[in-house]
Amino acid sequence: MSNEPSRERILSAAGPVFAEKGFESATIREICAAAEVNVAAVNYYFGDKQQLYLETVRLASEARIEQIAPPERADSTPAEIHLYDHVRTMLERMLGSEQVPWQVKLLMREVLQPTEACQELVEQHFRPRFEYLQDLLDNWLPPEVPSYRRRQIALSVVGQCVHYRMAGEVIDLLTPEEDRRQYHSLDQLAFHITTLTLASLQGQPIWEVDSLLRGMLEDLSGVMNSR
Amino acid sequence: MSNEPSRERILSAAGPVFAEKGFESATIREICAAAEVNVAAVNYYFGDKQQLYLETVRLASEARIEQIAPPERADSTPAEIHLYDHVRTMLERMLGSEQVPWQVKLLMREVLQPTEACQELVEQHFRPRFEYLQDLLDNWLPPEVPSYRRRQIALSVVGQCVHYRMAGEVIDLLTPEEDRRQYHSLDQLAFHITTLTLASLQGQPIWEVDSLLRGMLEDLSGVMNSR
DNA sequence: GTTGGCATTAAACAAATGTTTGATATGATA
DNA sequence: TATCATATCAAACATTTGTTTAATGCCAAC
Repeated sequence: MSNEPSRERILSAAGPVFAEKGFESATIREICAAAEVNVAAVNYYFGDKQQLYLETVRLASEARIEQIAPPERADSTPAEIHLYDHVRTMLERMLGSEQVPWQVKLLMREVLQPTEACQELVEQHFRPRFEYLQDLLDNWLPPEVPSYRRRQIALSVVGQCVHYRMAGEVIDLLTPEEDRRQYHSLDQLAFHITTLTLASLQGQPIWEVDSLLRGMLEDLSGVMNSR
Repeated sequence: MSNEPSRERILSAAGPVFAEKGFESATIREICAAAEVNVAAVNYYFGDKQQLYLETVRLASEARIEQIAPPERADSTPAEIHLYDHVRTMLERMLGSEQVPWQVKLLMREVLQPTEACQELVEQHFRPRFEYLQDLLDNWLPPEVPSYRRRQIALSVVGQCVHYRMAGEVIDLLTPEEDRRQYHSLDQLAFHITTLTLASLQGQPIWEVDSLLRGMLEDLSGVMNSR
């Protein structure tokens, strides 16, 4: 760590601090202390605090996407599984790992209260994945369904996922400890959101879609276990 | 306004400032300038900055709930309409009015990054409404559906609603200007979320639930217009 | 060995912050 | 009128903030 060049050390240290406290409340002195560099180093390498922040946000999204990739699938894999994969990957990027990674906290801040860094974020990362999700949904939507409706359904899927991150602490307060441990694993949450979506598209009540999707997942032997 | 007593003037001024900048970045001097009182007034009436913040959050939730109440309905009103009402009220509280009211911004901050004020918020406001929503869903859920599932479905409904507030600015970037004006009214969003939920519960594809719910809403003559 | 450019440092700077102080004004009560 | 608690005020206080400065260390090139 401490043999990295100063510039990189600053970036590594800035991420968690900005994520935890936000742009305003994070202090250059705290960042520099964590990076074990002089307070003047930030201005020397990045010009000012804001430039450092922009650079940090850019790195955050790329890092998180590289950390967690969707599983590879054979071409014959049913669309239901692809939807499940997409939902699960989204959830894993936001909820994965024991404590919330700083990258996610930083991105959530940008979503809630965008700064200059947000537009780049949307075009480079959010929009491509959002359009992929809409294409996925076409597997169940008849062609006469208008495109705005297609987008709304995709937003519903994303919204359900994001909710567990954005409102995570409130959800925890609303959910009994016991249920949280048992039913809030990544797989379980992805399963619920996928079945609810499929049910609304296929015309089967959600509790009947359960066995259908569960069967498909079990056919992909070891997929559920290997996680 | 300016003939209100100082304490109230401070509270009125503090709300928007805390909402816009957050606890840390909001300054006592800015609040006092807006309230047209001396900087020492905050410490005189509230002790310190944090006490003022707590008091502000308490008032915010109550104010917003009083501002927007769900419509009164006859006992004979079908459950579908009650679900629609609930979803629409939730959306209106979060999205209603031209620009986002400061109360909502403040509450969203608490949800995302809870402070001391959050627990009170959950118990007094979120939990009761969340349990009402779960009871509503029982109208379509067979008794053998376990309670954790019932809660997950309720979370899905809430998540879809909250998404339009939390990620509002990103959604705007992802939605063509034209579609936003045409399809992102409160009624349209509530309609979409309600139909998607009903579809997943009733075993009809979402685009077929459309006419069913639309018919019910039109039967309540003038309900759609009077908004 | 000397030069010259880059990296790092401690110290200082000006501005802004939450809070405190002590004086002054106000208005009811006796 | 005199008294007293409350309310308001300008000023000052001690910290903390982002940023700048000027000196020093380093190390390869000549």
